[in-house]
Amino acid sequence: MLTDLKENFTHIFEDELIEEINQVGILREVKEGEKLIEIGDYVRSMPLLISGAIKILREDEDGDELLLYFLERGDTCAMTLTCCLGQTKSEIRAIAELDTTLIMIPIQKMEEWTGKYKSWRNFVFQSYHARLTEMLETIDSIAFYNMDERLVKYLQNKQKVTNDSLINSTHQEIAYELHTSRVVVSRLLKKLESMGKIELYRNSIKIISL
Amino acid sequence: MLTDLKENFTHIFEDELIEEINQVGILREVKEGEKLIEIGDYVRSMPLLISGAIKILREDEDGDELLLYFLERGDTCAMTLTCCLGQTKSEIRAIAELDTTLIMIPIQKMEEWTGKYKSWRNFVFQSYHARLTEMLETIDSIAFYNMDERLVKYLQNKQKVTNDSLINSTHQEIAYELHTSRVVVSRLLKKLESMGKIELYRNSIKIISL
DNA sequence: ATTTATCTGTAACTTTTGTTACTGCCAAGT
DNA sequence: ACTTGGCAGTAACAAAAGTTACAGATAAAT
Repeated sequence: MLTDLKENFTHIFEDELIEEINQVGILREVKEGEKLIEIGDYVRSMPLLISGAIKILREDEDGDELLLYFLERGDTCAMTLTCCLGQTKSEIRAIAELDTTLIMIPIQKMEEWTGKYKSWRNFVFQSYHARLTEMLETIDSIAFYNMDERLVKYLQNKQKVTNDSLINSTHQEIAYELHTSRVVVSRLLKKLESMGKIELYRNSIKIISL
Repeated sequence: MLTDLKENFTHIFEDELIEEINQVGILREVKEGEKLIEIGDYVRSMPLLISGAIKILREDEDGDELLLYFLERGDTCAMTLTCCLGQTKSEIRAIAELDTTLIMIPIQKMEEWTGKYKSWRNFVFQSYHARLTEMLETIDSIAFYNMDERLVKYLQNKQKVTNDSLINSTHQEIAYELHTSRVVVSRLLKKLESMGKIELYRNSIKIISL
């Protein structure tokens, strides 16, 4: 774990903090598709992402989903931060988008380190900022763009996160994450294909140029 | 100013911190409609809201607006926090919704206090949490609800913030903040009126029961 | 009092998105 | 080989939201 830590966080945290994380952190590996947090869960530890990616989803009372953003290497979950401190329930669902490695930090340490280490404070604030920014982008997408543009953004984002121009999703899955219907997704994907921007296969989409 | 401070923050901050705020904070009064922050501005101080309300708006490249949330008594601007620390530009616009009083804190103090005062840290984290939660509610509204429901939420919210069941807005102004067109707002308001939930006047709307 | 600008109401229409229904297709499992 | 279930394509339609246009009402300005 120490190696992972140093590789990913040595430029961010001072040695002493790295050592502390190494002491108390618990390494956790999750498989693609595995659920990390469910809406309503109490959160007891804070994840540092070493590798892989986690998707963060919001849900309404009917069970309809919406993809908010992805967490990647070096990220932490801002929601978790405040849930820990405020003892509130999770507002979101977190699912591994890829096989993912994380270090779990007990929440008591969070408070302690925030007083003790400037680098930790900066990290926490930067995380908040990054997440707020991503939330704003999500809001921009749903408020200012039509579904065709949102779909393109979605595909681009997915390609970036998975680092793979072949996206292994069904139209139905995409529809869930964009909170629309399968028929709409199929329709718009077909249009993108006819423009030569993607190629459609069963269970997967190849991105040519978006 | 000390009186204001004690009235609003004495349960949150320890005496020593109240004293420090009193030393370095600058009292500022803004009139309804006055702009506090524009998108792209660099932010050099952090506001503590004593009274009144501030609306936070997002804008797309075409200049279309969207109301994100209101800041009220006891709140601070989470965006500002990270903008200060990260030296980044503002992503949002802030306009006084009512006549408002705030205390402006120089950003250097922020970093200092975060290390020094636990109560300050908690306040900052709680602010982040509150703002993230409000952003989630905004996302819920635009992603999961139709315009008629969003309009009702908007009116309810406005009533709560201004503490007045008479809303002094034109249909056009509401349309801007919900990012839709005036005709749509007029249409839906008329429907609400015919249901007996509101009464429509020129430049104002009276809320009966929503 | 008359003009002017702004606000609201409404009709008619277009576009976008969502829904229903049915088809053929492919792949896994028997 | 054949059945079965999930996936994708498409048409036809419905609903929601956005657009254009215009008329009447009201308030402000001259």
